[in-house]
Amino acid sequence: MPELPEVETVRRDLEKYLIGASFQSIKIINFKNVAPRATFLAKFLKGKKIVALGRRGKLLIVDLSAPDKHLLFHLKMTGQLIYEQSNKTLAGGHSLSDDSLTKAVGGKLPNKYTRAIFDLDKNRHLYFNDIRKFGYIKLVSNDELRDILKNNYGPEPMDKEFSFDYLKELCQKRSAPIKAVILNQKLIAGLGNIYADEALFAAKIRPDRPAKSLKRSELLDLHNLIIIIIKQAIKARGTTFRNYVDARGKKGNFVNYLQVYQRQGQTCLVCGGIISKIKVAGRGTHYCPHCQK
DNA sequence: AGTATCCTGGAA
DNA sequence: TTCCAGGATACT
Repeated sequence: MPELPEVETVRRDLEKYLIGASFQSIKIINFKNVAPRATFLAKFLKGKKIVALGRRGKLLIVDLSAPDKHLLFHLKMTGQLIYEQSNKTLAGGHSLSDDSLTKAVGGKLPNKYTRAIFDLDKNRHLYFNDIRKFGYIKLVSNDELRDILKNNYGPEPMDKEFSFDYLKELCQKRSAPIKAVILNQKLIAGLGNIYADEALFAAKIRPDRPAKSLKRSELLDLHNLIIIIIKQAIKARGTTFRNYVDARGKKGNFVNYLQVYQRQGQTCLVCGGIISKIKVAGRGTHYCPHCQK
């Protein structure tokens, strides 16, 4: 599931290929989570350029050459944003092929899960794929974007504002499970189910502990490890457990470093005990009963 | 604070 | 055939 490290990987990839690209035409296919409606969006985007790619939590923000307009992408559970340049015969007769790069997504694009196609200049194409159609595409003004960010996104792990004191204050008065607290995007932006479980394992804290029950030393560890794990995951280009791929259709490598996520029934890599799976905050939750107290 | 909802595919 | 995956929101 695309969380902060996955969206950041896509953002960095797209930044390499799409800065300065201008929209030619767009197609929306059997997909409702688009605002404004597809025909208006297509007309608006035509000729506009991509000037910057930003991110807040799991939200990808495309700044456009139109003043006061941003195109937002949220991948939710199964969204993918894949860049491709069409095969093109060069002056010398050589053929430019992207086949090796499209193989990771299982063949040619668009595919049956392609919900939007953005055709850009220089034979560049951006495909928005989403099996479950939970993701969304939204064109917003400066004011709308400011409100969205202000109302829904707390500081993210690498921000200065995500200090130890901030985390301590969040937890002090909450009886909700610590996992629910660190998953709440309004409190900390960017963690999802994978990195929440991994951070709590690394900090040796049971996910169902009431947040207010955490000791200072545990909060210190959790604060440090959230930051460290998110950084490591970005370095590894994210985690591909099911559907996530980067902007070139390739898988993330952090799956090789997972300690507990989806490892229920397997042996703990630290103590050799058996990893458990329970439900916390409505999510499948993986932890080691021996290591995590 | 917990639960239903949006969807679909894959596993049990 | 039913359950599960879990991001975010709308409910209760």
